[in-house]
Amino acid sequence: MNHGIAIGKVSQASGVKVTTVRFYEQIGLLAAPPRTDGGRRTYDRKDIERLTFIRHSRELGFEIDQIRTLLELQDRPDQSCADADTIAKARLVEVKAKIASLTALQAELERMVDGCSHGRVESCRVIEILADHGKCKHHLHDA
Amino acid sequence: MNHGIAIGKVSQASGVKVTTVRFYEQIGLLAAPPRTDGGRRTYDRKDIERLTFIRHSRELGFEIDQIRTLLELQDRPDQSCADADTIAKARLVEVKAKIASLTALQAELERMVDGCSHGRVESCRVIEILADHGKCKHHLHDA
DNA sequence: CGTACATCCTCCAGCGACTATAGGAGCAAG
DNA sequence: CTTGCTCCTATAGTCGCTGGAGGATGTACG
Repeated sequence: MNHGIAIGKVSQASGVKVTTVRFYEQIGLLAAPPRTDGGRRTYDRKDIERLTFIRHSRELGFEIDQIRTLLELQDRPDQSCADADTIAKARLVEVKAKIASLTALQAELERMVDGCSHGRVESCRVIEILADHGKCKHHLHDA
Repeated sequence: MNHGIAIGKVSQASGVKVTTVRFYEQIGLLAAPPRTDGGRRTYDRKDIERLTFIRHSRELGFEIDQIRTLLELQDRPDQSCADADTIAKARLVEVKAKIASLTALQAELERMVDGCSHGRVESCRVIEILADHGKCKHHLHDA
């Protein structure tokens, strides 16, 4: 009887795919767990928590390196959380910028689509705007 | 006297990096231009236009394969622009979804940052929310 | 106990859209 | 003629996974 949790179970419980769990181990985001005699990885509840933390952080758009820092912070509860705050704030700034950029994008796409008279390419507003950036109202950054 | 435009010039004129211009040639997005005796690529005004079209399309978030289609359409002005319209509309739907997702994200990040009392990690709202997805108000999809 | 089947293992290649590096060769100005 | 910029090819790396091949292990059932 083995008390360890199999990789498939932690995957299900955490919402991180099996292959991705192994990938995280490979890049050192998750410690290599003990193995069964047959060589299978055996996890515990802590690992599920850690993976859930990672998945949620990824959903919030944090990069792996940032998550590495956040995980280190989580491991030292007595430390100041200034770093976590800084990382989250930086991400918030990014997200706001992205929303602004995408909103400009949306406006331009709508202009393109609305302007299209569904005729020939010759007079297509979509192609026209793509060809001539000068027809853009907004200056777009990376979207 | 050589009438061709050097890669550096088309790069500047179109806003596409030199390495990226060569990359586009490699993947067949841009035709291989004639060369000088010394083996250097020589472009013309049409190429600058094409690259500008590509860059603008990329800024609008279109994928390379979609741009391939859009470029083909541009080359045949007598055709219907229904395809261009479809591609642009699909992109618009994507952009709208992304904005919605990022807005939810923004709300959650703000909740994290606002809740942080700048004390120890132990009681840090940022770490707390990352660890426990149940504390999220919104269900986030890929952001 | 045998066997079928699910799950797991490692290794390696690929995705998209570039970007960067090494190690040269071309070319124009001073 | 030499300096220094631009250009060339070829290859490997980026990020965060994802997929497949080909085999081993674990388990449930008869």
